[in-house]
Amino acid sequence: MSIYEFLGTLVPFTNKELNDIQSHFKKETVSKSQLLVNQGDICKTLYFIEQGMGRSFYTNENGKEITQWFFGVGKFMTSADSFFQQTPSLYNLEVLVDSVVFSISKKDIDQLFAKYHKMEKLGRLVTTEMLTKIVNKLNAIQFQTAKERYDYMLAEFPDIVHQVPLGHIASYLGMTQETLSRIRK
Amino acid sequence: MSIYEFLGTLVPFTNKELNDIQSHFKKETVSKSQLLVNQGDICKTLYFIEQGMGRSFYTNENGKEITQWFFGVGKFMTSADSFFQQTPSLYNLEVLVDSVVFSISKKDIDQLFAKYHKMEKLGRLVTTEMLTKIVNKLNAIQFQTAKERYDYMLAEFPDIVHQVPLGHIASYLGMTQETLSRIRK
DNA sequence: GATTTCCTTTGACCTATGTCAAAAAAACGG
DNA sequence: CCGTTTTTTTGACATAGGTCAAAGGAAATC
Repeated sequence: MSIYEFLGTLVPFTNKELNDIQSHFKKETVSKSQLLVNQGDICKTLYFIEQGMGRSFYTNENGKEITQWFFGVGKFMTSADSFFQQTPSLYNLEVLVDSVVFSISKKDIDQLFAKYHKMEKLGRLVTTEMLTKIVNKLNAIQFQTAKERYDYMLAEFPDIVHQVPLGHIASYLGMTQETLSRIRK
Repeated sequence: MSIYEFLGTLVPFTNKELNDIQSHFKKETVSKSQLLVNQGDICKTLYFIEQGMGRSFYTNENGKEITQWFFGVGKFMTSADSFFQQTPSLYNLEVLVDSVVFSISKKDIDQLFAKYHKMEKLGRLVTTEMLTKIVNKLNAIQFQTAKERYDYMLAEFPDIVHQVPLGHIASYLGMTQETLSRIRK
């Protein structure tokens, strides 16, 4: 799904508006394992995934990588609070397979928010959707057994779950790789 | 903090705009233990807490109440996805002490979003802030010990933590009341 | 296609936290 | 105040899931 198509599905932009908005996004090809943002840096770019997938993760005190979120096709990928508040990111952003993304700077998207009321609305809707999804994950993590959490994962990220290393999924679900391996049997 | 003051802190509304916006909010006094929304109902109203505090919670299969969030002074209280998507709420909204709130209907706030670009922006900013806070909770729940989770609670809700029953906090933090009681010693 | 590196599974054992039950303390209502 | 209800603490025991270690598989690299 291209950014052009995506924008139109949420808010009824005119073609002229769409063309203007789209012109601020830059198409980029990024290869597997590339980091788009490093933990500690201020996230200056928002990415829209046209093809591929990514994750956000951080490295904890014991040097273990903890996956925080997965980003699939047709989603915006960023370290949300770092990007919107311009504070150091708690997470790395990593591309998990060779991908095609559209990128836009904080400055440009703020200009678009200011220029188009509809764009501001789109921002609000996208943020609301993200909020809902995080609440879902929270409920899964907080009150469900390891088995149920894996079921949540299958429902939320059906296309991603079989394409990434087990360890990434395990840490995303707040359990060890060994436990997840046992559950899957 | 009144809704009037609050609105001005995030976005530079003119006095005329503020008066118009404020006129759509209705001041209400609600008493302790009152439910503003029932699990399963569609949440039609957004509340701003001027005085007091509340929580969202649900009753699980075993009849146990699980607190999902606390709402303090100067915050919007609602079942976010129920309100914004007009779907049945997973949660009850309960006022924990006698409180003063400002309420606004979905219809009215949507009109304000449509009428004022700045209001739409405010909606986006408030949603983004909520998103950030939920991510913080998620990190606490997912990867911290019971002790650390209580520390997170003290940091995030310093004014609430000593005013509500232990059981509410325990379920919010994803642990049992007994565990929390032992931690506090 | 052999070698190295990465990923997944398995086993044995351990620990933080849950469960159940009951006592103690605090808050509430008449 | 006194009795009732609600909330908190404490104890004994159970268990889901963690930790550590090692062996298989798979897949990338030369």
